[in-house]
Amino acid sequence: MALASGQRVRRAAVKLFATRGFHGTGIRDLARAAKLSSASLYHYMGTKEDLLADIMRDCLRDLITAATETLDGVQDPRERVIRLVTLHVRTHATQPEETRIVDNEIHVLSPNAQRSVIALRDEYERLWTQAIADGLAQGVFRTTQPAVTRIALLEMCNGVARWYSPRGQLSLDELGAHFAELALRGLGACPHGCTEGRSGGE
Amino acid sequence: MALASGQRVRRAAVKLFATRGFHGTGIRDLARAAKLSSASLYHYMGTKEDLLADIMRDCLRDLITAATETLDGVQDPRERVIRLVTLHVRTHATQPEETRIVDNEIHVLSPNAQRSVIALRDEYERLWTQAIADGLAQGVFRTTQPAVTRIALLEMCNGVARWYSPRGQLSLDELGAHFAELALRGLGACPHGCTEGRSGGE
Amino acid sequence: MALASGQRVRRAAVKLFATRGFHGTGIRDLARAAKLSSASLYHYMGTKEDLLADIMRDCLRDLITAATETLDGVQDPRERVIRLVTLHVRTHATQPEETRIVDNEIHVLSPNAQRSVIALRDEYERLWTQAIADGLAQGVFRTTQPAVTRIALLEMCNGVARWYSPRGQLSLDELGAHFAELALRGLGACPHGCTEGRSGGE
Amino acid sequence: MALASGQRVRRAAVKLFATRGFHGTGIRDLARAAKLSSASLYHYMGTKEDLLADIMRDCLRDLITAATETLDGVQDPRERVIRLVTLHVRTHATQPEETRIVDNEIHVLSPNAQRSVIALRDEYERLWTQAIADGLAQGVFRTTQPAVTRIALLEMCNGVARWYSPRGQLSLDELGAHFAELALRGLGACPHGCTEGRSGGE
DNA sequence: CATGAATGAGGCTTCATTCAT
DNA sequence: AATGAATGAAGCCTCATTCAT
Repeated sequence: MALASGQRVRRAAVKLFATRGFHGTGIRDLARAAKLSSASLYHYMGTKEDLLADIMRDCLRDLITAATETLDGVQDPRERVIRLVTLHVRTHATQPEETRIVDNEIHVLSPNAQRSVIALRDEYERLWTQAIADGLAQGVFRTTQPAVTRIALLEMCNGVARWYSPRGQLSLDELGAHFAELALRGLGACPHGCTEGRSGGE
Repeated sequence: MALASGQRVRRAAVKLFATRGFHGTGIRDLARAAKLSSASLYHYMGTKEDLLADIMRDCLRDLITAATETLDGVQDPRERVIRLVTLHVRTHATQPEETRIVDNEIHVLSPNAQRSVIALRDEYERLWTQAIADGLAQGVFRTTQPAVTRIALLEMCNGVARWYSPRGQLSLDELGAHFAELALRGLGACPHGCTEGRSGGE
Repeated sequence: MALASGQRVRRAAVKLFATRGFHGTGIRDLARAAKLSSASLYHYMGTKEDLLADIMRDCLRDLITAATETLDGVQDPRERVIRLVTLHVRTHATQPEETRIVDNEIHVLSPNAQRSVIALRDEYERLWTQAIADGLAQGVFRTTQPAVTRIALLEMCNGVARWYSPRGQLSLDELGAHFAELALRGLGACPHGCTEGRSGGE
Repeated sequence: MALASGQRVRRAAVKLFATRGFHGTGIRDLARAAKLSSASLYHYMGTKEDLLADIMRDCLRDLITAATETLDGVQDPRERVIRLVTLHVRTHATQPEETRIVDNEIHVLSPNAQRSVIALRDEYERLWTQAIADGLAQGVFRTTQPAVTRIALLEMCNGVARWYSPRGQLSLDELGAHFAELALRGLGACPHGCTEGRSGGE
């Protein structure tokens, strides 16, 4: 069965918003890509901005759900950072369009929509903040600038959506592992259990 | 003395392109911000796209010039990375608008303009590539993914333009130092001179 | 029992055409007010214009019927004018929406529909013309401009639909009586039987 | 010299808004009538609604100015009513388009614009209210419903804009005189100086 | 009886740009 | 150096209507 029209609109929007930007994407471009008349678009969306905000919120909600699941029951802060980075990088590598939209187009939203998106983003980043804080409290991480480091690492990982290609030499697993290592290094955590002899290691 | 009109156009464009994006900035917005009529803008620019490309190229040329100067005569790869990161971060912190334009709006340029900008960007990044390659060759850096690491670090540093505020707690020097340390860690170079006994350290 | 859908469409159209005008009322507005989908509207009407014309014609036909009834057997021109004015005013006061539509939206009809509505309006106004002519012929009215006076009085009475509120101080009977008096005065007929002793009067 | 573009826009708007209504007039219709592209219209107006509101306000301001002038120094309430009616009728006869717009399209304005127009209309109608009140106080008029009568007379006079033709049999002076007489009759003022012997007549 | 899907045409407004002055 | 006037194209969105289900 052919893809439903509503799905086609969403796909087209994701692709175009990601490649040309929100303001660079016209309603006619969307219609053409979705194989609908521009009038018909409006059966499947509110305004163009609503469509954008929906894409962003869905993407962030999925990310939060996946992060919550992957962290479930994991105590060690290093492992939590590893899992967060791995998920984050994997998501940005496999869904570069959605994530680029979230990362680049927040500022075009009107205040209300922006608030709702930022709330989700903050909810997600709190998982990072908490893992880092725990690691510092446990002496597993060493950095004098946890906040700056967190945001630096996030930006680094976000960048994946801008350059990673599945046709490159790096597999998704290798990519995730490498970034996890970069993150741990940045946080001052020796990957080989540098806290042995302290509280018993992991 | 009042700022010359041409300067006002440039300043307005930098601010608006950075905050609203190229497609989100209208010629009327530019005119209003430059305190000119929209017709008068065209005494100081070619097309809107020309204005964008000029901003990008100037920014990149300045960066290349500054990088070349700061690297002049410096042999040690660690020091070169430190200086590159410091300059890069400082530039992104003090000129966040110009750098964000370079980082975000390349895709709106027409092929020709895009080529000229990308050529400059590549020229600049070669300085990073070379420093890292030298460090690896000298055994000063340890990473299995130099290319990925380079781009990851660049993205991390680019991010500074998106969040750094001079009104925050971090001074420009502290910011640069912290990022330099993150970079060295990411490249596997112990900050305290891990190659002591080799070539004498820094 | 719930109001039938067809009735709801008619009521919605009357209300919306009267308050927003024909061109100011969208098919979606009608659908929403009638609690139907816009497609379903078309089970109960022809085009939007047909709906408008039907409302107008029904309103005028009702008015003609009522006027004919109330004039039945009445000979005295003053009494006929009184009854016409009273009915006209009462109709405009109790059905301000329908009458405003008739008075304001004739010009949006296409030529054919317009003709049919104007024919009914003319048929109705002939009752006024005739009463006034008879009054003049009998010396009961005195005016040098019967045609102008007729139309002036009609406009005056039409206005009732624009301002009368049942929540005001004036009852419907008082309203009718006052306008009847205004009409008789305008026609030069003393309300208290000024022609007694002439041709017998009433 | 050809009519300036701005003037042409105004004229076109007056004609079209009056004959087709605001919602029945498209921006393209305006452009065609003004011999401009639809984009060029926007050099001479704000929004379409601004154009409408400007027309209304100008019309009402002119009317207020003229009414104030014509009443200047006139004490007798009958004479004031005569002058108000004459001016009102003459204005509606000679500028039927502007006045019809004022009378018919107020409801399409957004709340703010509507307020400003209604304020002017009220300012004008106060002149009527005052004249009638003075006449009642002086015993020159006799009516139990001054407010209703005022609005009835106004509606009657407004109607002139809907039907009067300069090509008809009635001159402007005759028209004004006839309506003035209708108004005085409606207010219960004998035209021949019914208050002789009271305060010395007019 | 009712509607979701669909659309060509058009709604109002702004776009970037040019040119005569 | 500066701008008012002008515009074709395009911006986002809604219009009234049809039709298969």
